[in-house]
Amino acid sequence: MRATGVRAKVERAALVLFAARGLDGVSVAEIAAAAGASQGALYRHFASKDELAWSLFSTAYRRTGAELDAIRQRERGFAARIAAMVAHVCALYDADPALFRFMLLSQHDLLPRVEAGWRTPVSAVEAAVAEAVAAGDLPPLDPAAGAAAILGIVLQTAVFHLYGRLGGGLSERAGGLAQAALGAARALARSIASAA
Amino acid sequence: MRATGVRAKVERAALVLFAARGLDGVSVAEIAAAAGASQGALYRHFASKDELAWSLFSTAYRRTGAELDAIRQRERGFAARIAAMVAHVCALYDADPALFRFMLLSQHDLLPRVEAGWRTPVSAVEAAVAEAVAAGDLPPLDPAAGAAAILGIVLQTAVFHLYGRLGGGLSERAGGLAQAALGAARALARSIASAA
Amino acid sequence: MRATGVRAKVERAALVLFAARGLDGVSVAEIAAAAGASQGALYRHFASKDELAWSLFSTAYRRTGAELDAIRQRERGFAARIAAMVAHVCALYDADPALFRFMLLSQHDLLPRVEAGWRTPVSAVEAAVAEAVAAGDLPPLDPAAGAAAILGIVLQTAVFHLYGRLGGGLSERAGGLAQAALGAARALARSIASAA
Amino acid sequence: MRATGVRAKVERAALVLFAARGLDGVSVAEIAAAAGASQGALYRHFASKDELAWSLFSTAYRRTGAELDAIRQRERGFAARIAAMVAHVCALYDADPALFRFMLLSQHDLLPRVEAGWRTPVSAVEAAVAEAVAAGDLPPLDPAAGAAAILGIVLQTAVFHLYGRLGGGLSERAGGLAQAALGAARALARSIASAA
DNA sequence: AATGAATGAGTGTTCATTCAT
DNA sequence: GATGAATGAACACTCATTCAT
Repeated sequence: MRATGVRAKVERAALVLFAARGLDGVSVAEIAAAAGASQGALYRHFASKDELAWSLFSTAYRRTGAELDAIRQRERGFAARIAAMVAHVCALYDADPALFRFMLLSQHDLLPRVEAGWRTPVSAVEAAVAEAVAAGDLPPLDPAAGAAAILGIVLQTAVFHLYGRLGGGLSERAGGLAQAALGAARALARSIASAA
Repeated sequence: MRATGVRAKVERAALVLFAARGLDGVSVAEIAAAAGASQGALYRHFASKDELAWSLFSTAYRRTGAELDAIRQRERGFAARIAAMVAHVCALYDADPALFRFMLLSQHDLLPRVEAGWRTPVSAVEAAVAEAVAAGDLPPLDPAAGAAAILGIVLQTAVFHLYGRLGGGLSERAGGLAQAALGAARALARSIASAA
Repeated sequence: MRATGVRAKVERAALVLFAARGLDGVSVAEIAAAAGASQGALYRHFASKDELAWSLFSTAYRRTGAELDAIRQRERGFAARIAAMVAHVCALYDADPALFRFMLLSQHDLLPRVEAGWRTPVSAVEAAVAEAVAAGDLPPLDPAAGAAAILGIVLQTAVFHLYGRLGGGLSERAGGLAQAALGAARALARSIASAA
Repeated sequence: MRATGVRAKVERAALVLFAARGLDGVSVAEIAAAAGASQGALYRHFASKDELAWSLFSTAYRRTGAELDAIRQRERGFAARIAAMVAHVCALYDADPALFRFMLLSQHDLLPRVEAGWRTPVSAVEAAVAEAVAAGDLPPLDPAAGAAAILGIVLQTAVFHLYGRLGGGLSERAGGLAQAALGAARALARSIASAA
C-alpha cells in the first residue's frame, strides 16, 4: 500500500518477533504480516530471511562496537572508560530492550560471521583492557579474559532484567555495574599476577 | 538392538547435535541416526523432540543447581563458597563442553519453563549472596544483582572459551574467576551502599 | 529511453534468453533487464510473457513457412525444390542459431497453437512432396511421411550442431543434406510402393 | 496407504504428466496426487523433482542405448543393423508413446547431463555408421552426420505421429523408415565423397 | 508515458509425528 | 517391541502481473 517505510517497518517487525521467539521461531509470513507488507515486498528489500537477520544484527553490532570504541578513545583512564562504556550499554538496553534481546538470542547463529577487522563491543573492551595494562592502570592480564569478565557482568545483568529478576531501568544500575566491572578486572589481574 | 541403552544413546546424540547446531538445526531423523536407533524407538522414550530437549536441559540444570547448593551448604564463608562454586562450574565445563554449549544455545527456549521452587544454579548463587549479606560478609545487595555479576563473569568467560578467544582449560582460570567474582560482588555492594 | 526500439530490444533479449534457458527458465524481470527496459514498458508492448513468446515463435515460424513456400513455387522439380529449401534452412540456422534453438525449445509448448490454414515449414515441404508425387517425380507417398523424413534429417543435423557434435557451418552441409533428403524420400516411397 | 509400489506409481504418474506438459509444467503436488501418494512419500524415494525427472530420463535413455547397441552387435551388415534398430525404436514408441514424448520434451534439459562413456542411442547408431564405413558398406562419412540423418528420420516421424499428422502404429512404418534411413545415409556419404 | 515497488498465489522441499507391518 | 514409510502442515522463496506515482 504505502511505498514509504516498507524496509523500516519490516526491520522493526522482524526485530521484535526475533527478539520474542528467536530466528527459527518466526516465519517470513509472520514478519510480513506484522509489518503490514506482503512477503514479496519483503523480498524486494532483503535477499532472504537470513540476510534480513544478518542485516539487523550486523548493523547493531557494528554500530555498538563503533560507539564503544569512540568512548574508549574519548575518555581518559581505565575507570572513566569502563564507566562510560557500561553507562552507554545500559542506556542502549533501556532505549530498546527488544534489540538487546534479539542480539542475545541470535548471537550464536550470527556472531561466527563477524569478520576479523571489525570494531565490535568485544574489541572495544579488549582494547580498553590492553591499554590499561600498557598504562600501568592494571596488572598484566589477557585482554580477552578481562573483557569476558566486564562484559559478562553487564550482559548477565541485562539478561536477569529481561527475565524479570531485576526491576527498574538498567541505567540506574550503571554506576554499580561499572564499579563491579572495575573490581572484577582488578581482582582478576591481581590474582593472575600473584599466581605467576 | 539392545533396548537398554537406547535412551542413553539418544540423549547423548541429541546433546551433541543440539550443542553443534541448536534445537531447530537438528532433525529427529538425524538424532535417531546418530544414536543408531529408529525414529520409532526414539519416540518410545520421549514423547516429542521438545520433551527430549527439555529432559536434557532440566536434568542438567537441576543437577547443577543441586550440586551448587550442596557446595553452598557445605562451605563456610562467602569467599570459600564462591571459590568452590566457580571451581565446580569450571570443572563441569571442562568435563563436557558440549553440555555447556547445549545449555547456552537452548537457554532462551527452555529457561522459561523452569518452575519457581527448583534449586537452580541461579538460586544457589543468590542464596550465597543473601547469606553473605545476612552474615555481614557483604554490604546490603540485591541477591539477584549479585548473582548476575558472579554468574556473568563465569559464563561469559566460558563463552569466550567456546569461541576460541581463550585457550587452556577453564579450571586453570577458576581461581582468578573466583577472585573476580568476589571483587565484583564487593564493589557492586559498596557502590550501592554509598549511593544510598 | 527512446520508446522506439523498446519492442525490438525486448524481443531480441527474450529470444536469446529463451534460447539459452527455455521459456520457463527465464523471468520477465530478466528479459526487461537484458533489454534495458522496465517491466512496465515490456507490458506496454506485450500483454503477457506468454504472448511475447508466442509473438516471437509465430512470427518466425510463419515467415520461415512463407519463405519455404515461395521457394517451392519458384523452383522447378522436386530435387531443385528440396535443394533450395534445405539450403535456405541451413542459411537461417547459420544466420541465427539462437532463433533456431529458441524454436526447438519452445516448439512443444507453442506448435499446438498454430492454426490450420497457415503456411508453415511443414506445409511447404508437404506440398513439395505432394506435387512431386502428382508430377510422377516420386512414387505415391503420404506427404506427411515424406515431410517428416526430410525435415528430420535437417533438424536433427541442426540439433547435433547445436550440441557440438558437428562443427563448421551448417550451410557447408546443405548439399549433402539435400541429397540425403532426396534419397530418404525416394527410398521411403519405393518401400511403400513395393509393400503395397 | 499402500506401502507397496509408491515408487513405481510416482514414476508412472510423473512420466505421464511430464509427457503431457513438460518438466516445468507439472508440480510435485500434482505428481503426488496423480500417484495417490503424499508429497512427503515422494521425497522418500526421490531427493528432488529434478532427480525424479533425471532418474526417469537416464534410465530409459541408457536402457534404449544398451538395447540398440546389443542389436548392433548381434546383427551383421549395415542394412540389417539399421533395419533392426529402426524396428526396435518403432516398437518402443508403440509400446509407450508417453515415454517417448517425455524424452522428447525433456531432452534439452537433461541430455547435457549424459556422461561421455555411456552407451546411448546416439552412440549406438554412430558406431553402426562407423563400422559400415570401415567395412566398406558405406563411403567415408562422419559417423555423427550419418547418425543425425538416421535418427532424424525416425524421431521426426514419431513427432508427427504424436501430433496426429500420421496415423496407425509406428511399427507399420518401420520397414519404410529403415529404407529411408539407409537411402539417406548412402546419399549423404556419396554426396560427401563426390564433393571431396 | 514510464517506472519499479507491491502483490499473492504458487513452488519445491522439510520434518515432527503417526502407524501398519 | 521395533521399524521406517507415510503423512500433511508448515516453510522460505519466486515471479507474472498490476498500479500508484
